[in-house]
Amino acid sequence: MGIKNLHKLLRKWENVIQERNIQDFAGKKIAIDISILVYQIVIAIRNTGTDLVNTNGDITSHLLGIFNKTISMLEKGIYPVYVFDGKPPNMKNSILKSRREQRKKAKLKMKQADNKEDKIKYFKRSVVVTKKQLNECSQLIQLMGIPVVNAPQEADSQCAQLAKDGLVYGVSTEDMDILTFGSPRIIRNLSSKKKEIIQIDLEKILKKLELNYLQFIDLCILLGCDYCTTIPGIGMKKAYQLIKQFGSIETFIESLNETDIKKEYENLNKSLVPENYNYRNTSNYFQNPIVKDSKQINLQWTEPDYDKILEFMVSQFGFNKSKIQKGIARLRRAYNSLNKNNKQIPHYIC
DNA sequence: ACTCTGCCTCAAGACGCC
DNA sequence: TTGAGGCAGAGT
DNA sequence: GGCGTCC
Repeated sequence: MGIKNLHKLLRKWENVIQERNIQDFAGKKIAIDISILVYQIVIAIRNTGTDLVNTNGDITSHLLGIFNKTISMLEKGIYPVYVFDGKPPNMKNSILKSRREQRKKAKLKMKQADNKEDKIKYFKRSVVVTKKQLNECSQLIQLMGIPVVNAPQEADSQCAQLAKDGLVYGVSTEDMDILTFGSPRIIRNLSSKKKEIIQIDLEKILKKLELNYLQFIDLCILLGCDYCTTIPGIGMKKAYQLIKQFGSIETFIESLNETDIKKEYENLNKSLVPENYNYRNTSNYFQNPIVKDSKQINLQWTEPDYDKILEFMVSQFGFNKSKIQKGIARLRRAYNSLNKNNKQIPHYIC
């Protein structure tokens, strides 16, 4: 997922990838693609080989994770906005299909596995986050007073739009294609304890690599993204080299008809452009994904409904009452201190 | 030598008790 | 599921 | 600090 090797490529330039502290994001609004987050949480909990379940046998790992994570972000002064996926675009069909097949395979392997490690491995690999689980997360998040945005299509592109329009400061995701969608800023490893928090600004990329935004999109397409096949023989180095030399994929492909260029690249790689290489559609999609208009979005952080959270987590999902109460106490404190700071700092700072 | 590719591995969340 | 990192192999 | 538990 994301853009293949983009991170690796960017490491070659100084100061494009910036290291950050968590305090740098205090008071900032950050968009978060929730499905990735939920996947991470559920998979992490599968370490032990089982999901957390309530007495009905329903999985509850996702709720615990979102609950804790949201509290810890508020404690750090961050205003999260959770963005949910809608219908996947047609362009993603082929990749989704292959993922389904992989999961199927993993499930089969899990059943066949005769040792514990293998069982856990394939158990993790066969994770599916259901619509129902995501709805439950949405309910909990709203009870916690955190705004939710339901994207018409991909959460990714919606997050990027929020950032582009200044409704949030940046997007917290591991998925580099947020930048290809035009988000001015990506934040990786936010809320990771082991890995350094990293911020990458689109502006910096364009400046250092000396590309315009459309050329950057073309570079990402050449590197490899979710929506388009790649040209065999073209990796990190050549992708950048070609965009610098020809300015665009379009011009590069056209130039292949000119005999001298053809010769030059034939001995570099005999591979030619694949059939149905839909780089044009892909570029268009990165430029104009289907997203909700920011004018229709009003992000508000309100006081959590503490009683309903307790009822939701404990009565409905069987969580330990005193633990949830402890969490709620933290939540209350975090909300109050955010609110206090808010009166001193103008709220429009994102 | 350079670069791309494929295949392998690993870790992933948060809390608390010892 | 994802990424990252390492390493071997192949093509140029 | 590492490891088991969380449901």
